[in-house]
Amino acid sequence: MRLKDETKNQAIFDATIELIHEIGLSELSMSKIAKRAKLSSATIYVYYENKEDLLLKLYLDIKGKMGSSMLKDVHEGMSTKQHCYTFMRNALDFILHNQRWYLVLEQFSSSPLIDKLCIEDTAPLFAPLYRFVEDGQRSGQLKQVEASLLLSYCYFPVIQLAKSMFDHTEAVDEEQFNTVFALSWDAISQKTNE
Amino acid sequence: MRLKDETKNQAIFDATIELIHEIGLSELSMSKIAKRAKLSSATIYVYYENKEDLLLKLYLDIKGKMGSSMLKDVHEGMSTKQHCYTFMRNALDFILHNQRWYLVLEQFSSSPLIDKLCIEDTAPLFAPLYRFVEDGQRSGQLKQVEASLLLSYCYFPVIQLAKSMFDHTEAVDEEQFNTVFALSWDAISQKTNE
Amino acid sequence: MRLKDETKNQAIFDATIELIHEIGLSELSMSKIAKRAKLSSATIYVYYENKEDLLLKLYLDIKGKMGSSMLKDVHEGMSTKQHCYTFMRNALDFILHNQRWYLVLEQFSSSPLIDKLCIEDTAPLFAPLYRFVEDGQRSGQLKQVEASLLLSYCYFPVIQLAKSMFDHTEAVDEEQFNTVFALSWDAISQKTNE
Amino acid sequence: MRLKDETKNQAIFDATIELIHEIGLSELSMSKIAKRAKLSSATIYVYYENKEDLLLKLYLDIKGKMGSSMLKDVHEGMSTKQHCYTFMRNALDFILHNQRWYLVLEQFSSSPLIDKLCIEDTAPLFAPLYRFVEDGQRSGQLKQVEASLLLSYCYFPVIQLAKSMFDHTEAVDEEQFNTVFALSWDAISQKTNE
DNA sequence: AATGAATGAGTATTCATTCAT
DNA sequence: CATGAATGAATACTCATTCAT
Repeated sequence: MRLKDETKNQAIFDATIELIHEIGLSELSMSKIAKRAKLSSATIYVYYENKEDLLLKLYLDIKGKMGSSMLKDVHEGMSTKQHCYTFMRNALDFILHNQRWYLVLEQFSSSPLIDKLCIEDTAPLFAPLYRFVEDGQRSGQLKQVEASLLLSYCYFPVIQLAKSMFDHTEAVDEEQFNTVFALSWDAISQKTNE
Repeated sequence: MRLKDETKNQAIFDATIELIHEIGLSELSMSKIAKRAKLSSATIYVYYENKEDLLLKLYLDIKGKMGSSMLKDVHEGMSTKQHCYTFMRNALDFILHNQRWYLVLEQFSSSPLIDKLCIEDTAPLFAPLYRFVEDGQRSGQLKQVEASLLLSYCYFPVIQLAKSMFDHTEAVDEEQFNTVFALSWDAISQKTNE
Repeated sequence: MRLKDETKNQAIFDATIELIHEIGLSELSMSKIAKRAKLSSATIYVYYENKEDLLLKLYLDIKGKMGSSMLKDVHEGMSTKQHCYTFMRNALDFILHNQRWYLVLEQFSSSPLIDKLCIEDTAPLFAPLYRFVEDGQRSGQLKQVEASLLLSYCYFPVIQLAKSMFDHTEAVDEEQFNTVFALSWDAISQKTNE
Repeated sequence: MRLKDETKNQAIFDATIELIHEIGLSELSMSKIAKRAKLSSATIYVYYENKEDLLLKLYLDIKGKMGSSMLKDVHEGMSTKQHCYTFMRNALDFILHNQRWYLVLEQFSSSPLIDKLCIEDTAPLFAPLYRFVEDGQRSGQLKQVEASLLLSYCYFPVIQLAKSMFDHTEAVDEEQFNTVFALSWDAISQKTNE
């Protein structure tokens, strides 16, 4: 019987995310999670095999949510430029609206833990990104450079922008985003008419 | 009375870096450091007040080394483009030749620990980068966009490149770097003659 | 879920008392208590928040037991002299029959620990003693001297007596006690008919 | 060479007494003593074999000082009553003027440590007290009760008085002392003319 | 399913003491 | 003589996990 109590499960996730955000992965403990989630720590073991299992599933869950957020409003007929714009815009929205989730991902990403968890590749989630690059290259709109490199010109500046917005708690600044998009597009697009 | 032994101090640093790299900040412990450095854990406390103190000093040390590496071969008379090229090249060299150090920094950066350590701003180390951006903007060569945003178009792709090189353990690929530099320059430079 | 086990709790108390008696408060440690009580030291933390909490509760428990022992066989209609006799007798009995407890209290009393534990005043326990003094003074049977001073003439000689009995392990010597009572009474009572 | 540096020796004693007073025997450590005395902890081992040795010598030193303080102004020809008065007065003075010393003694006295130190009996120091009791009993002025018991009627009330004076930091209250002496004398003296 | 109790192994840190200069 | 360095053993306490109900 796998349904158990979904609210408890959610409480565990929420507590874990909050705590990773507040005290970091290194200070995280099962008992702290239990206390925050108002459960006995034994209860966590009803839902997860052990701490690793919990962290792994949490990571995959958030990563999955981010992956599907990235695909929002992406339609078949879109131009490469529209595609790129949408992906970057989706990324910004996701990070800004799920600040905690994003920062948790960051902690995972830089930790050897992520290797230890021998994660089934999460790459498929982001396959559409790679497909958009390939299409753009085929049509001559994007430079002939390794996809992950091209994507880094779109992804990291968006993160940089998002982080500066964390601090200033301003509303999403449309103009700033458009600037970033313009720069990224300058970086990755083939200048045809020269 | 015995003198403080610089080789012991170095052994502590080395052991700590190795371990952060292998098991991560979250699994790091004073006793593991001691064992790796072939010392009694009590000895670490001769050199550092406590774990926080050790980590802080390690972080500042590495950050400082990175900061000064970035300034290598930077001369007054350089053009903005040369400046940019040199910084990016220095960053790539530093990361490739000090892989471990860089990855340790990354773990620190994404951890709440870094806030807790209430580090005296390390920004000064990277002030020259900001100055180069300002100069470039004043001379009309760089786009009028927030400096940290412009820099993100230079820094992160280099990291991305370096990481792909970690895996393939190829020699530094001059051509790949030049490609990255070209893209970054497309992103940040003002296209004047259009 | 298992229920908290009162025998374990008792084992912790007993072990602690034995150890304070044998090695003293200053050499007492949680691991020694655990070993003596045949528990894991972690288990102690199921029952007590920390060492201070354990010691505080132990102190209050013993002090409480002593307080109520002092009130044994005290009735409303008793004369001041009978009152005094009973209190002194109760004190002697308590100390002799609970040698260890008493000696533990003594160690606490002389330690700065007792101040640190910021104990809610245990004075109420001994309020009846002070009331008996006031009554005796009102009726002119006791000298008009500060209560705590008068009581010291009853309390400490009893302790002295008890301690001499510890060593000689004789049975309670009725005659010796009567002598002590007589001296105490001589000290505190108003000599009316002179 | 035993002279070494007497000021260092004194610094160790002073630091130890202060610390026992402030944090108690249980929290006392060689390194704390060293830090307080502004010495290296290794230096303490030049003057004392180990911690036990230091504590033992400290205890004997203070006890000796108290012993000789008790004998001040005691002359051969004094009456038993004068003798008693002087002893009690000396005790009060000593405790009030050497509050810290006295409280340190108290911590030692109630600790099993004192037994462990297998102290050469300090009783000789207080032999004069016992001689005065014997003389008084021989002359019929003191009750025929065990000396240590009689003495407890003189000693403890004085302590009680001294402690109440600690708190109120009043000057030595002559009148209060006379009251205490009167009570003690009532307790121990033979009422001859009844 | 849920949980408080229980614990062996671990945590950071301090200890008393000795070493080497 | 004096001392900072060095350390094995101890300190109080927390951990991830399992047990018993």
